[in-house]
Amino acid sequence: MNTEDKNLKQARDEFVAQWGALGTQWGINRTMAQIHALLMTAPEPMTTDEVMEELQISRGNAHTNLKELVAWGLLRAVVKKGERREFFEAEKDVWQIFTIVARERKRREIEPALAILSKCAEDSSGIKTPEGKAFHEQMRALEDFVGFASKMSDRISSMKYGFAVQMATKLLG
Amino acid sequence: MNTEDKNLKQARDEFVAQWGALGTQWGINRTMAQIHALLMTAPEPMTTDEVMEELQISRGNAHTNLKELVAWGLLRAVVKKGERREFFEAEKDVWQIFTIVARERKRREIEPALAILSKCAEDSSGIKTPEGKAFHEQMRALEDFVGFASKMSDRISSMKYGFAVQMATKLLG
DNA sequence: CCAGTCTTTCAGAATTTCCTGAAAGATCGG
DNA sequence: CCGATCTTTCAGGAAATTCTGAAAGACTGG
Repeated sequence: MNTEDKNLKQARDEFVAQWGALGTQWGINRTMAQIHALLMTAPEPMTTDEVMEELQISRGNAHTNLKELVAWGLLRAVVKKGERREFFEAEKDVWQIFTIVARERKRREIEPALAILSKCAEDSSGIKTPEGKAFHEQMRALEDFVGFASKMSDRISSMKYGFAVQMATKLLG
Repeated sequence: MNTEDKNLKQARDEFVAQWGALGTQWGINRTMAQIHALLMTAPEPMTTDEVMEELQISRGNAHTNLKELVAWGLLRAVVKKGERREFFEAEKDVWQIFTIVARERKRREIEPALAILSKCAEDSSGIKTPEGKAFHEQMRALEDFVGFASKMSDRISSMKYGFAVQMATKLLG
């Protein structure tokens, strides 16, 4: 292997390792983040066995996380003609990646919060004591805000990239 | 205790329990989220012992998470005159809470990602092979996007609430 | 069908994260 | 200073999460 290929391999390994470590901060497990990093920077789709080999992980682990990434929409399973096994390739478009992650986070973080807040606001709506009113008011304020954030998230996620950038640029200007 | 007080206690306990469970999804530990919920809905500042009692947790746990919340800026330690022990009160303004959480998440999630991407883009900038170029390009695209997101986050976090709502409303309209 | 290949599942092991309880440290009034 | 009260730290235990490896299941070409 020549020097350039070695440098590339080193840079890519670094990326995979660091991205994996970062995954933890994002509430994503290390392996899932590593596989995502690996495939985002793979010139060709890869098989389960190649992923196992590259990351030195078990078949079960590789399988579970590959499927999870497919469920998110960050990977696609592809079939090559004449091949029985599945290959996986990553979505590489940054705006696509962003919208997928945003939607998933909304589903896992915002929506459950909204459900709790709505229920608590509802449950406390009839209480007449000053403390009850304060509690209700706090729940309502949070509910409003989180509901608002939820709508914003939808709106932005469904924009075309160009439009979002244009809008954001105006904001940053 | 009368019916209304009971209902309030029940609603509040529900909120604390659910918010705590949700904390896990947010990458925050359960106790920290519970304490935050408890204090956000407390009519008066509370002491460590009251928090321990209410949530049935150990002193160490209560102490550590109270301090962590203070470090985030979600709680303030207050002193009552004639009292030696510390009381804690929560920031209750939703926009404040949002900006604090946004800043913290940026620090823990976005900035490390940006550092990795910059380094990997830099390390691969000189590689001349097609695969090296593709890798470099992918790193650069991610770096650009994450850098952009970082700026956006700053910009929004430093807005006045009214302005942010106005802007967002235009977007939602 | 059968043999070979690939995929899926899952019980238990390994690892990571979180919590407890107790002891040590700080602060204060007298 | 001293005793009382409150705060901080941290070693070890508990709980939650993640990973392994092996076995069972599914598919395919012959």
